[in-house]
Amino acid sequence: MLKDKNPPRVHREKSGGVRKSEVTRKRILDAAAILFGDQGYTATTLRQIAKRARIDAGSIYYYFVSKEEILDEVMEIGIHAVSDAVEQAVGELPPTASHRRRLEVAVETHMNTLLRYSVYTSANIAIFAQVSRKAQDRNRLLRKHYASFWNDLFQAAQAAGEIHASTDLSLVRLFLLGSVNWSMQWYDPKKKNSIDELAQNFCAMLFDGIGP
Amino acid sequence: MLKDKNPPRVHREKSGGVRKSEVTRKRILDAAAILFGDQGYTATTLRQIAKRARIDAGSIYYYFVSKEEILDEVMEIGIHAVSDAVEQAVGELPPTASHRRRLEVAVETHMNTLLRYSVYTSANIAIFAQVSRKAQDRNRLLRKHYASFWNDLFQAAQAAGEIHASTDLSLVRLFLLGSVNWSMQWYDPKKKNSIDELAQNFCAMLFDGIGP
DNA sequence: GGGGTTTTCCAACAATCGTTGGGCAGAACG
DNA sequence: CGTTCTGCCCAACGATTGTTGGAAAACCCC
Repeated sequence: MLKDKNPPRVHREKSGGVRKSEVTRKRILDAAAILFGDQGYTATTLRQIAKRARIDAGSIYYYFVSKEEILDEVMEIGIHAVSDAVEQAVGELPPTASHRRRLEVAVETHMNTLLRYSVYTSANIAIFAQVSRKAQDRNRLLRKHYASFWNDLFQAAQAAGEIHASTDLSLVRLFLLGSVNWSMQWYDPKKKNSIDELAQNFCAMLFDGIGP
Repeated sequence: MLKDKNPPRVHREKSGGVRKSEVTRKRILDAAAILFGDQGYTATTLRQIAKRARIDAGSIYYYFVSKEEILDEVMEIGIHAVSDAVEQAVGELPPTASHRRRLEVAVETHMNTLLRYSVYTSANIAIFAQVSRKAQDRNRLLRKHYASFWNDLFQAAQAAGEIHASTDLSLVRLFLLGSVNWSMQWYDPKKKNSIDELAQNFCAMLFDGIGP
């Protein structure tokens, strides 16, 4: 038996090598994330996950105690992926960068992570509303942290005068991130529509408006 | 046996009464729409639907040939509900109304239908991405018609000079309706946040922008 | 109240679900 | 070498799934 949070000491990765089990474990998570995002949680079968991970269905229980544990881990990785990517990208900007530019980079990175790089993030966004309340609660804290990061971005922009003073910032966040997350439903990677360009256009519409 | 598209002539609704079977049928659809929107399609059991409709699970097959037929009908009603409501509300506006006002009313009506009045519409929006490709295709034509209605609204506004000439209208539609549809994920009816006010704010942000 | 239609219940079906335990191969260790 | 631990397969479990057919109830009209 493989014990959780207590990986065997004896056989551990010597000379920087990666344990074989870690690789298989990641294959299972990758497969689950793709299938969850595609079909939803309940519609996805452990046997489908197993087939995609080139393993037997029963073997999954060597790594996870239940299907729901896979869900939890996929969702957690998903939020962390987009959260880490966005916070890092914004953090790497020079201090001279305008707040509007910071927000543009944040949107760019969020969309790229969602639509291109992380099947975990797209899975998280896609299935969150459909899993049990308990599974949602287990993810809600991480989401809150990410939301407050965005609120800080908006607040700084408003304090610097780059956003109109009377604007409701929470509403702006819901408005912008709503559009961004919804892009998952219609974005077609085959159409070479640049994601960065999309992000630019979204920000331009939001900041400058579409009126005359 | 109840024959499709060939309702019994003899016992038909005389004196304006509604056939009892029609009532039960609607109860089943109502229950299915609520559960589909709440848990997703595959997560919803025919026995759950039956219980909510106060009927036995097997009896559902007196009205529908399969679970997927329920899905199709729920999704179709969902699009029709929002499409009809929005088109009517906009149509009732005086010809003197500005195009911006027309769009505001469209957003208001769309959101009210989605968040308050039609469990079918919220079910459609919530589960569309998660059902089989075939089930999606069976709904895609109606969606296309609704999308083109919005495109017409935007185009008219642009032709009248109420939207900047260089604006990509398809992108505006995706941007705006994305936010609007995403509101389903965070809107809490218990918080007395007025939906009309929300719609107003969304439109204001989009038209006037949030910049200084 | 009898006769036919409409609606519903009930018990069961095969298939598939998440999950379990026994056991086998191979690497790691002494 | 033998022993131990790791990673995995395989066959099976009980529960639940969508679905079916037969029969009973409820309804309607004469």
